[in-house]
Amino acid sequence: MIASAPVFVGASMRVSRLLLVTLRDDPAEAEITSHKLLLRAGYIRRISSGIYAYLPLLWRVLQKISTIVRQEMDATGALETLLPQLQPADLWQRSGRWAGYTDGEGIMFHLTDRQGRELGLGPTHEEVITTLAAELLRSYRQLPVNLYQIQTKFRDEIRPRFGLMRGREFIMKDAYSFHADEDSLRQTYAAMDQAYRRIFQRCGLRAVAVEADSGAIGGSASQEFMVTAEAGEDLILTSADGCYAANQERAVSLPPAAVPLPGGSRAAGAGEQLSTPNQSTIEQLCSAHGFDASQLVKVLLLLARFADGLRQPLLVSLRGDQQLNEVKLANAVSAQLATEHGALLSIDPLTADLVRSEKLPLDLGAISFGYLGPDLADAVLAHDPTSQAGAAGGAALPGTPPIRLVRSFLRLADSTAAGLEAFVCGGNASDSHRVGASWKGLALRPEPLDLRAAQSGDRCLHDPDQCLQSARGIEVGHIFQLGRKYSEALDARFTNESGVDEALWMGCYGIGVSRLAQAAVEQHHDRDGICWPVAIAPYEVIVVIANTQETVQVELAEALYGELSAAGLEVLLDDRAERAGVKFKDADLIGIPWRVVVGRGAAAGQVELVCRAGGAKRELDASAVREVLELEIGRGRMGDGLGT
RNA sequence: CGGGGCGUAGCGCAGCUUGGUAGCGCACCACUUUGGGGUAGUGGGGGUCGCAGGUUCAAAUCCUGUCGCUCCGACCA
Repeated sequence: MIASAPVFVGASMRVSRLLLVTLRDDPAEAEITSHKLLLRAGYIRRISSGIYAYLPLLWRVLQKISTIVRQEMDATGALETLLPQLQPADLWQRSGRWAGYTDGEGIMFHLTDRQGRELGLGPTHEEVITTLAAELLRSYRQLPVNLYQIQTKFRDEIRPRFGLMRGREFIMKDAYSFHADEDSLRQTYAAMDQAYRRIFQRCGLRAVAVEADSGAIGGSASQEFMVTAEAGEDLILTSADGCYAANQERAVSLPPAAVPLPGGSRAAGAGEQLSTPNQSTIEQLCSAHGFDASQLVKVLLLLARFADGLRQPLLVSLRGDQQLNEVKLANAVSAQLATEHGALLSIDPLTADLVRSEKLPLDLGAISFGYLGPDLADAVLAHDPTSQAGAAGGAALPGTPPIRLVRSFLRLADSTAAGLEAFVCGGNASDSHRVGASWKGLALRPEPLDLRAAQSGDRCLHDPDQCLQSARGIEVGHIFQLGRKYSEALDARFTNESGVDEALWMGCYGIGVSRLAQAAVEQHHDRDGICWPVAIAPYEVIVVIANTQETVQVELAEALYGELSAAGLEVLLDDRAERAGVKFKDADLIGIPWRVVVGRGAAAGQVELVCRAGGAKRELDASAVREVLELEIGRGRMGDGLGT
């Protein structure tokens, strides 16, 4: 481990001057515990949806997290910088992301200045940094370089949620590395992986690194860091031996073996008709005819929307006992069509509602939902209810490309379905299924793809004796190997050893600083309030005067306050003329790791020392307090557990 | 954007069905009381009932519109 200076924000404080406003009731706006506690304990106030004021206590927490992040980044040789938040549209137009980030459901806040120039408020900084890199990086001799900043990001989230967890304005550490070759990128990526593990460990968080989908940002390898907590928005799957961990979006596993269909294929693989009135679900079919779900092929009808206006109907086959992984599907569809038709905008079930809202020239009347087979004919897409004189497409909104509907299916099959010798599937007509169908008999040759969602309980690929376990996680960090996507788009090139110009290799590495603060609360609290890990607590110790009318107590507490502060500890002195109970409740709520109670024993020089996490108490002589706390807090500052 | 819920004092809520001069708890201020786990009492301050329009002698309450917030699905640190 790299030796780091202790995190110290400094400045001790009297609670009477702290602007501490705590609430007794849970505010109605909060849903999850960490959000309620941050509001009740006076750490944050909501200003607007997804926009929060960080009150003085939280600001100290954020500064401490930032300090840890900064120390660990600096230790890897990364350079801190600060990039503009206001970014010109043309930068984003050059990378091709302006339209996607501002139109429709775009996530970027944007505006026009008084000269009529368009600007965006940075949701991320790939464009700015890559432009800078293009200007500054000329030679392989300057590489590699890793630049980072800790700054407010702006994202017009579709649905802000859970306080700081998903805000529209939030603090993020983002780093971008530049390399002469892929190997150098891999080295920095690995260094970031290690730095991230140290950061979360030093913050006192239980975090797990998982394989991740690289999503819209693109690139090859990517890994997320998850703080495990019930309130997490992501599902992560891990093996008990710790060798495998992945976001469910990405996770792979061995599917359970299928139960062979008795009788195998029938009618030369065309299947025998079975009357199945009102049995349009897997459950109904299985219970009515004694099938196992793994003997069925279910077929999903979906529509993919592309940026160039293309609308591609999809017919996806899955084994009946499996669930679709939409991220894998989107990746598979993109891989086939995105180079030609631009970004994949969405994949939705192809329903009457969608036909109406998308104004598709399509009549779904010929399709028997609930009874689809993988061989559903393209002819069902032929009927155009709006066609007069061969009109080809629906009405386009001004400024968007005209909609072009493909009248044939893109047929995709998960390997579990494609691998079945004989199966039950829909008859492509109401109230009928086919038993003993085979791919050959249906005249289909599906390419086996991985489209299924791995589940808790599935066997692992790396060791079939291990099963996947699930947990919920909060994504606090994400590292990517971007490759050359942005450098090529923005023409960021350098001269290599052979004197030839080539595009820079890039990586990017994010940590949600404000999200991390709330994730810490989600992971470290009890019935009475927050239990901050020492390393990120706003103050390390709180000296409570049980009764401010007792001069002996006041004097001893003041003396301790001075001594502990002078010793370099961050101390709160609760000098309020409140009853002891009120001050204990507040101390528990705001979650200061150590509490020194100066009360009845003061006359004899005795005080009580209480550890917030766990509540362990001990009586000791006031003269011994400093030494004990220096030891305990010194350990806690380095991320050694919770300071217990 | 689709679908539910909610806007009344700083916070949590009642009042609305059945229109008639705006209430409760917490918090805040003063005094008294209490003084090791949100003490008790007395008195006090604070609200254009989200906003706009309409119905009515009269609207927090009924009608229309609008804005905001929040929860369930697609985005991501």
